[in-house]
Amino acid sequence: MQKQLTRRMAGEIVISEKPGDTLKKWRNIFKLSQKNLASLLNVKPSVVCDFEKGRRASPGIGTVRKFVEAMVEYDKAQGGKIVSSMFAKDNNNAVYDIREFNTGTAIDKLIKEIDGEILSGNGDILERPIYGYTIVDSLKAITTFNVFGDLYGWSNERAIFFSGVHFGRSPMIAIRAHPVKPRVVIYIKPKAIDKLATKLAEMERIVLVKTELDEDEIVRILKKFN
Amino acid sequence: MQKQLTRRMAGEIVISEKPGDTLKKWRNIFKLSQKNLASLLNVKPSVVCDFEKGRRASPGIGTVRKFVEAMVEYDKAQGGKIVSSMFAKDNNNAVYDIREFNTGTAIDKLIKEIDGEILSGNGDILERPIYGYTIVDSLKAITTFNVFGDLYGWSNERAIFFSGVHFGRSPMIAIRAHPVKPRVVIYIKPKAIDKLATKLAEMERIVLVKTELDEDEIVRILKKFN
DNA sequence: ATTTAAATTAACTAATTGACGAACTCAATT
DNA sequence: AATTGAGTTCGTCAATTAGTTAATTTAAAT
Repeated sequence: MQKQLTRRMAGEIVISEKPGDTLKKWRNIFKLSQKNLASLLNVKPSVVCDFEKGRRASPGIGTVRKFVEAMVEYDKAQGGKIVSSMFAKDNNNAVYDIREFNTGTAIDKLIKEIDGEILSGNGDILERPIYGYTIVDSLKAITTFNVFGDLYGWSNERAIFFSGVHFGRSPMIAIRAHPVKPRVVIYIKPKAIDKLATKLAEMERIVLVKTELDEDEIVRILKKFN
Repeated sequence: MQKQLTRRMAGEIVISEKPGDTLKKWRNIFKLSQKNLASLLNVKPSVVCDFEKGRRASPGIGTVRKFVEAMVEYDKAQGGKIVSSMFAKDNNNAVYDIREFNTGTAIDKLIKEIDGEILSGNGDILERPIYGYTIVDSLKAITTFNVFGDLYGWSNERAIFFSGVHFGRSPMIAIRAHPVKPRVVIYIKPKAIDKLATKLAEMERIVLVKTELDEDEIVRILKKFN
């Protein structure tokens, strides 16, 4: 995870129009002064400045490496806040905020606080307490529903293969949600088949299949079709 | 997309234990001889060799940039095969293969070909033709269903906020699919509310709410709760 | 309006790079 | 056995970098 970030930083710096500016950008991200950074590197601040100002047209990769690694290590020593926040945005992407309350809060109270409008639900349900909340970016969380936009080629009379299936529930749910349906759904080496999957398949009148062949084999076999 | 790759390459080279080896690795990926690469760069082959062999401990980033960009541009001139193959695995991630048949193929024939076992569906449905197939990695395609595993903190008596909502259909479908239900679902600035969303909310007896506040404001407000 | 910290610039030196070309190794062809 | 092609090694040298110190400018805070 650290190496990943250092690579990214280094790559950005090297390819940047103005490597110095990019270096500076990162230094700022790590909330270091030139002096701080310089002392981490055992050099004088003017050195840092020279690089940032591009007085050296083509600094050596050793220099870049030192700079970048120093910043990341420094952060690590401070608890790794920056590095992990960097990754919170890359990996965990979909979750914007997640928190627990220590005591229950009535739903309607919360709704009022955030100036919410109720579209569905009423009566004493609204007085029930909740104990936390999560904010996710559904575009990203459900982003892969967009994949389903790309899932259907020219014809939607088609088969869809799913690899990496755990219970087979999610893929069928997704299909159920999507307005366009395939004719066949094939699970590649599913770990299990939840009965909800077959139930949904029946409901949607979709042929549900599993195979123990792997992707490569299937591709090879299907090459024969025309 | 090209810049992304050059950055990645550069980053890898800079951070590598043996930048020369990494450089060589990439040259091989692009199927270039030292001579070829050298001529792209208007230098003599020995120069390339010196770098690959690590004769210079810390070559300048200008050199690295030139090398990397030359390779990528060369590939681009050849049709960009390497670059795009590089991305097929990184971006498009979820889609393993997608293809159209030119003529319809009966479902059962295809099933037999791939040694599939039918879990649901029978009769003449199986004789219907299909015209193509798509293979997706559902773990990644539906990866964000996994987010729903992380969505519920210690208590599932909670509110879930969704930002970036288009029609509000997908989030509710996902919730419907998940065995654990929140009490409240709040859409942040939804573009629209599909009636399927409210219908599902009713079915699940979930309070569905929308708000026009944005995430930051909500976070700020909810900080007050304890 | 002063003071202070941070950043920039300049002048200088030792070490290193970027490039060349010639000689060399090592497999494959022919 | 001779030839080709790809890659390696190395001496050489002008150009550039990595670093220092010291002076100067800019930006924030008192």
